[in-house]
Amino acid sequence: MTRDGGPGATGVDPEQLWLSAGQSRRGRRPAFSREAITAAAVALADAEGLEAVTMRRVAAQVGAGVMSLYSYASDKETLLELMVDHVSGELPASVALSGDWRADLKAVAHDQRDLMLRHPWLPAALSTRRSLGPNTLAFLERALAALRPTGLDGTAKLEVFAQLTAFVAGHVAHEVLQAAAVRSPDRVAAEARYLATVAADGHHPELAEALAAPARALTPEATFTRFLNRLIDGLGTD
Amino acid sequence: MTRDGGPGATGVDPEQLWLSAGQSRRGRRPAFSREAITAAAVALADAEGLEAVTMRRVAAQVGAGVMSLYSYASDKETLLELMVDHVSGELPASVALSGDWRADLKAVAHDQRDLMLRHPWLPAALSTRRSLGPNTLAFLERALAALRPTGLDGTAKLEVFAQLTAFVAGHVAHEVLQAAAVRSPDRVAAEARYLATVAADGHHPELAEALAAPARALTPEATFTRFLNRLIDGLGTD
DNA sequence: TCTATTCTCGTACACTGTACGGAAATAGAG
DNA sequence: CTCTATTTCCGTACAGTGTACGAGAATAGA
Repeated sequence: MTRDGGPGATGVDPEQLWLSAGQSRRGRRPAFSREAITAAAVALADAEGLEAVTMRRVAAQVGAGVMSLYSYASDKETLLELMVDHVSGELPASVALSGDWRADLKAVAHDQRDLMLRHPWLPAALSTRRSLGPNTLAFLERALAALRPTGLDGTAKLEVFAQLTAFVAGHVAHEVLQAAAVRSPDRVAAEARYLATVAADGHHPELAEALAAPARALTPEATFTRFLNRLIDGLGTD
Repeated sequence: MTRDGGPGATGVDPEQLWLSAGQSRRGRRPAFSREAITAAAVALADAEGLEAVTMRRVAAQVGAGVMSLYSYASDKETLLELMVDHVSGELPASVALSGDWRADLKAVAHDQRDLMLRHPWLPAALSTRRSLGPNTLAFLERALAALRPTGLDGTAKLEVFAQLTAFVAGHVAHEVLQAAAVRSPDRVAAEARYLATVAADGHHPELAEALAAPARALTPEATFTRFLNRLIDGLGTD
């Protein structure tokens, strides 16, 4: 059951998740690892989408019984949080900062976008959850460092980071949706027919004109960069 | 099973959904209506989140047998799409435009945000789906009209609208998450303790400083407006 | 060797979306 | 009117979900 930001969504206790005691010498030796299980779940999500990540399929992937997973993640929600932090480990946590905070912040955003394109389920996962795991925090640390020259106070810096992440996630979610749609030409054709019908009804003149106008094919990358630049260049001008 | 933007996500055929033939005189007379069913689903999502929207609960709410719903929406995915367009009907589709396209566009974004705050499940629902229903298209029509003075070509206008929507959805998703977290003080305390622990480990100096800095309490509304203004004021400057 | 601890995982249960098919209701044809 | 085609209603059933429970296996220290 996927969480969705509705009332009652509380998340997982970060203390218990990320600060759990280290290895215990007593008892049966673990046959698997949190790392391996998380990686399997991520691979599944990458290949077939978030909905393919079921406890049974993850267990099968890893060669474990289903209930064994619960020794490593007390919850499916916890597993999802682990997945988010796991892929965040791909983000470059330490990169030389240029001192030009706008440029540095743009680099941060591009890194985030690249990550989300590699893991298209990430925007959806983030829209309901926010990780406070070590990898996420390491990346946050870098972003805060990039923002140091702005002289913003702590709250403002955290806010900028949150907004930036939300912006990137929103953009990539749309980009991914677009890309998925394009991969099924029947759908595209059906949608085009439908929109043409709507445009022809006379009640949508602007839409009709917009659809009629020639489409300069702009890469998603270029679109992203333009909007990102607009957002960031505007920062600190008030 | 919620869709999630992973590979294979194709969506629903808009022709079949929105252009289905009108009333058919033959056969048993419908006891319910698409409208009522959709409204019940929306009410459920508003009150308890998207995960509470199950076919059984919607049917119960409406006084129908579960399988009767499938006469009105061939799919749960279809029902979700209906929900999105349903609430989009709350958006003011026709409002006098000022001619100042930046101001008009900001108004559009504020309308979207208000809608999403009223229906906190909407950002998550949109991150995986995009509606082409009549209400959505009516609002799009207004946004395109607002963009007319820019002289942008059709593709660019559509892109701006998509980006703006993504931006708003991203912001509100974060805002809602924050608000939900605040409603459970134990979680907030646990998180604060956890972050303090991390900040004290010496590896997160920027985070430590950011957390130590005093928090100017800024309303979410103000934060949204600031970032929105930055984004929109930057448009058309290149 | 005994015991406490830890991990493994088969079984079971409540819940999900929905395929199937029979019963009920209606409109038009004869 | 009857007959038939069509549509809606919905009980039942089934495969699939997350996970509670608890019995067994493995290990470390006493």
